[in-house]
Amino acid sequence: MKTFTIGQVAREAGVGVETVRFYERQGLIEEPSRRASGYRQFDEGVVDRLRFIREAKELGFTLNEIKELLSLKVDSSSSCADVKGRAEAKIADIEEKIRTLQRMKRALVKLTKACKGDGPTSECPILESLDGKKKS
Amino acid sequence: MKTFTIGQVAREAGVGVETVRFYERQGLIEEPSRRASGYRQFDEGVVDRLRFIREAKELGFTLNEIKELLSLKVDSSSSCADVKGRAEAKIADIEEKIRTLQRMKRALVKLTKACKGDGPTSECPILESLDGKKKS
DNA sequence: CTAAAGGCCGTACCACACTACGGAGTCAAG
DNA sequence: CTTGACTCCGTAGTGTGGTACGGCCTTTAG
Repeated sequence: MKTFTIGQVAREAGVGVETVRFYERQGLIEEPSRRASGYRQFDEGVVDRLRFIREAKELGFTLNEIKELLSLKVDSSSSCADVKGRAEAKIADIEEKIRTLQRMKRALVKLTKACKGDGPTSECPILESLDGKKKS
Repeated sequence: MKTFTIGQVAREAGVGVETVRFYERQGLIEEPSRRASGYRQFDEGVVDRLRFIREAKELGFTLNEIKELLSLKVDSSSSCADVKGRAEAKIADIEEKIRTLQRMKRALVKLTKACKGDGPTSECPILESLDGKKKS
């Protein structure tokens, strides 16, 4: 089975080599096997995992939250019901994030809709709506 | 028109007093007017703006990105078309975030669907799907 | 009038998530 | 067999986004 060096997985996943080492220390990826020389040998799955971590981070999950998300996959010391419950909590978190993003998007869309695209900003009808507006 | 002290806006928006001062230094909120005593007087809009900042942060926008988002609202030195273009770019960013969250959610839902909710994790059919899977 | 609560400021400190460095060993192309 | 890119490790430093502190002044409720 094909294996990868740390540099290869890092490049594939779009993160730095030092970041991979860091995630290993933090327990976000499992400790890889080593060659006789001490070089890490990763298998393919690590690339997917690193990508997942990167994406989740961009969505505002902390590394600890990501660890929890990932633990849903591998934790074999707890009951299925427990895992299911935690997964459902994560789903609720995610749905909340989606709703908030959709609100932000609606505000921005409304803003561009109202904007004819010419003239100076001072005449642009954009200038309301962005910050929240409790009622809308 | 009613005004608010720093403590009041902070409480309303769900952030700390020091955070409000920090955002002021960073230019995320405008410098408020002052009473004779030097106390800040905020008007209502600041509460909405602080809430917007908090939410955007939870979604993984950096303070700089949030500043850009907010600048769409007040920048009067550029053309309406320019503002519109920037707003559209932000919408695309947001849509990408939503898509990624929906992928994560689908993976988690699939995971809970497959899970009957009893038995040990080792028999739980959950154990695939979370990290990415290029094809799916 | 007097406390207690709140506000002022500058500065220092904190956690998180990297990122860089240096000195040494390893690997692979030519 | 050399040479240049890559890897090893530990430790130190960085940027972001706050949070705390301390000494002093202001406001407000009783």
